[in-house]
Amino acid sequence: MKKRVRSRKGAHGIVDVALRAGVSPATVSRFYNHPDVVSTPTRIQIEKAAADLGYIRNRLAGSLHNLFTGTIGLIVPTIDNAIFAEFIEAFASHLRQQDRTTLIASHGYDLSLEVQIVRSLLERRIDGVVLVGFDHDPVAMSMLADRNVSIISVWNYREGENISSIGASNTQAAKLITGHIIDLGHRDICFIFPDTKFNDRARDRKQAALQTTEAAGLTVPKNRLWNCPYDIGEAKVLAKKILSKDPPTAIVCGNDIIAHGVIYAAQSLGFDLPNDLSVGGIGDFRGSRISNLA
Amino acid sequence: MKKRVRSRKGAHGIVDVALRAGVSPATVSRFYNHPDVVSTPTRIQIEKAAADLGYIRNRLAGSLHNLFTGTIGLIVPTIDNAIFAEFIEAFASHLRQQDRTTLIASHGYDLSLEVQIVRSLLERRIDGVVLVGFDHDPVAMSMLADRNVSIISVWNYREGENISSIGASNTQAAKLITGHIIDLGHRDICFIFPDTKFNDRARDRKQAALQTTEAAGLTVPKNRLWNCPYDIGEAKVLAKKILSKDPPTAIVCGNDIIAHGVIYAAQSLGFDLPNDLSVGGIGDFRGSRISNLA
DNA sequence: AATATAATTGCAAACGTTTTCATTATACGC
DNA sequence: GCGTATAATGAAAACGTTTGCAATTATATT
Repeated sequence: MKKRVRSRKGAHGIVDVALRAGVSPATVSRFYNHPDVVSTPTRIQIEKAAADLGYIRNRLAGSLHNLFTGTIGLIVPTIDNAIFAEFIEAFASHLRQQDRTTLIASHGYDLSLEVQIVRSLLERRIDGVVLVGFDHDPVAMSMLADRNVSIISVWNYREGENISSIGASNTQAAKLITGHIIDLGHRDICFIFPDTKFNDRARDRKQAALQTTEAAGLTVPKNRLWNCPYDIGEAKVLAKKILSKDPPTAIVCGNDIIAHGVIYAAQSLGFDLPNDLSVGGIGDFRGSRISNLA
Repeated sequence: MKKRVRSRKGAHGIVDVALRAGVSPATVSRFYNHPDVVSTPTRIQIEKAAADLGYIRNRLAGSLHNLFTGTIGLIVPTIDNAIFAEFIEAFASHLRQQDRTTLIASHGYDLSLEVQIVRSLLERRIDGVVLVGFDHDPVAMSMLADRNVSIISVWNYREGENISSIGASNTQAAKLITGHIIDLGHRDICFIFPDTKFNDRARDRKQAALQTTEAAGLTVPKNRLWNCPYDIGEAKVLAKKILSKDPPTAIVCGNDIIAHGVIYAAQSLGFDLPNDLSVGGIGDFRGSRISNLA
């Protein structure tokens, strides 16, 4: 015996506007969706009527009819991460300028949540979805494919992937930084990378870094390869441990956040950067620029 | 003469599920919305039918009927900001666990966009909206009020505000840190705050900091009060300028990002923190912990 | 001036659900 | 067993739009 929780009082619909403008609802609808086909006088009538009534159209109702919601889903591992936040901000604000909205969801690197997230987005009938990287739950992917939802992957590039993507090659990036470090003459290089499970970007980077090193005739002993979460603080702690006894001459980090932590650690231990130690990262997010030591 | 862009092939509706389960659509609807009223045998039938068909319900259609979308709008100044990102992540992920979704929008501290944003959210018939602080476009606010949309303000607290809010008193925070600095014996204190236009949090902080200082019998000369954007890099540049000639003994910053920049500047100029200089900030976001100098 | 063509508009049938009301089947108290 | 309360279901009318089709009006062409 529940009552309507939110009253509809004062909420005018398209027919109210039509009535007030002296036209049919169809024409009002066209005014919004195909403004070019309605004549100038009627356009003015409708504009005025809508303004008078404070009409706000109901996209839900429209979407029901034409399967277009103007909403794009964005699934990221986490929002709380400098580099993703930068991206999300740019993405959402561009979309808003196109009169679209962004439905953001994060799974905290737990791919098992992807199915649940995708379902939730699909229930809201998103027009398309943007995913980070290539590692995804196959069930979630086929749910999207089955429903003809456009998919774009960002943040990585690989030849021959069968999903549309926009991104740089993480393999290439790792190859470049590692090659550069080696070219500088370093022979005792330490590698710190995040967990690569469910994270093709990190995996590509790590793999390429190690391959490049080996291709240069160097080997990477156990104590020169570490795992570290995406967190400046934890990276700092780990780096202090590494640097305080038997420090390498260079450290290649899987991302700039880890590199940041390493730099903090080195500084607090009194290292003179970059003379005592070379630190390389991958990412180039806005905060990286700041960390120069000048 | 446009054709449907997205085909509906293979997209089963509630009636398909009903047909397959041998019940009426009404019962299937109840299965989802009031599971307790449908009998166990039917429940099982429906579960199976829905799974077989890969049915994903259309919340848009439902919302059309019962004015409840399960979507909450979140309007923030910017996503790309450590402290907001932390909040958004937590907020969105909690909401997801409640089977709700978050529609995020940002205006980059340009309140004139609020009307546009609110309209866009309202067109999607959000159930409620979360805003940051108390400074808002009055038109946008009344649009929300007119439509009975629940509003919550976060990030600030003031006695007697007529909008529901969850947050700490920025006034009190600034009073505390400033008082603490003064209690430490500092008499030459510099203040660096962000622009306070459209930003009641910053304004409350700045005002309270200055008031507290004056209440202690100190005056704040022109060259001890600076404005600085929310950006580590810019704060660093500014702080270097301040510290390189005639440095104060303490700097109170409007937020931890600025404080971060100040610390970098001090370090790069060879200051021994906290002996040569006390630096205070407000915010306590996750990154702040890291910046301790140990 | 008459016809052909183009530009506007209205009608009414969807779109996929939810919910009220009514109906039927089931359990309970005596 | 009988009346009554309870539980489970179905039929059908919304919810607020959009759009194909048809009708009307204005414009162009000869």
